[in-house]
Amino acid sequence: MARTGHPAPKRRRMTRQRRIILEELRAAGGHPTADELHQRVRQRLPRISLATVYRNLDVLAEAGEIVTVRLAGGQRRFDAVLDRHYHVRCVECGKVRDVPAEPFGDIGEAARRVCDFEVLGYELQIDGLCPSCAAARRGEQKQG
Amino acid sequence: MARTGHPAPKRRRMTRQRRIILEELRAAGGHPTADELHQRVRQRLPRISLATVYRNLDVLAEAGEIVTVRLAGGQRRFDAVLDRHYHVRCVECGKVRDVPAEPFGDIGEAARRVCDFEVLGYELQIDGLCPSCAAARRGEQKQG
DNA sequence: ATGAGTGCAAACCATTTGCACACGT
DNA sequence: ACGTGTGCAAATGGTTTGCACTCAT
Repeated sequence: MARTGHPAPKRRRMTRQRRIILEELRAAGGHPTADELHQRVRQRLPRISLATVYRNLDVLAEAGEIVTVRLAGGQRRFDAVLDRHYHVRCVECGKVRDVPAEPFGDIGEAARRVCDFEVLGYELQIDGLCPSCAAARRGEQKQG
Repeated sequence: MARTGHPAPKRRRMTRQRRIILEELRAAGGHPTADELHQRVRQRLPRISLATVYRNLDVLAEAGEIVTVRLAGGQRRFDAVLDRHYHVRCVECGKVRDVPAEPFGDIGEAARRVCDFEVLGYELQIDGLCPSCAAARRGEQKQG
C-alpha cells in the first residue's frame, strides 16, 4: 500500500465556473474580494453561488494559478498577478495597490537568517492613506 | 463652537478589567488571541466577558499600550512588546515567534519611496515551519 | 460511469453591538 | 452625578460545510 504523508492530489476538472472565475480575476486586474468577484462572475453565470467562488479560489490558489492576499481589514483578496510584489492598503477607504518588491531587498533571505523556522513565504502589508483620502483628511483638518 | 475634524478623545477610566487585561497580556508574554487572554483573565475576574476583553484590547491598542498583530490564520493576536519586530508563524501548528527587525532594513523608508500613499505603518509576516513541525514533517516523509 | 464540482441553505466562528446596569472620576 | 465601562445575549459578516444533484472526464 502506498502510505505517503501527502495524499495524492486530486485530479482537477476545468469546469465552466472555474475557468470563468479565473478569467474574471485576470480581467478585473486589481485585488477583488471573493464577493466582488462573485458579482462580476454572476454577469456571465447568473446562478453561480458565492460558495463556489470561494471553493474555486482556494483550488486555484493551491494550484498556484492565483495568489490569495490576506490583508488586515477583514476580507481576503485575490490576485492573478504572480510576480513577487507587496501591497499598500488605505486605512480610510480600503483601496489596495501594488508596490514593487525590489526596494525592500531580499526579505526571504533576511527571514531565513534571523530564525530557525523553515521559511515558506512571507507577506508585507503597508498601511497608509491613499492620495485622495490624505487630501480629504487635510481638508477636514483645515476647516475644523 | 469647536468644530474639530476629530472629536475630542474620551477620557479613559482605568477599570479593574482594563488593568488586569493589560497585566495579563504582559505576563503572558507571547502573542495570545483575545480568547486565550480571556481564559487567563478569567482566573482573576471570573465574570469578565469576552466582549470586554475585545473592547479593552481595542482601547489599549488605540492608546498605544499594546500592539495588535493581524496575521493570517484567523484570529487577531495581541502583543505587549512595543519595540519594532516582526513575526514568523508556523503554518502547521500556528505558533508565532518574534524576529528582530534590523536585518530587514528600513522597510518604512522603502515603502515611502515606492508609493504615493502616506505611509502610516506596516506589518511583515513570515510563514514557515517551526523546528518541531519541520522535523515531524520530515519524519513523515521518510516513513511514508 | 464515477467522483469532482455545484447551488442552496444552514452552520461556523471571530468579532461587534444593543441594552440596562455598575462603577470610576 | 455623569457618562464610561461592563455583562449578557443577540447580531454580524466573511467563510465553510452538508446534502442531493450535475457534469467533466
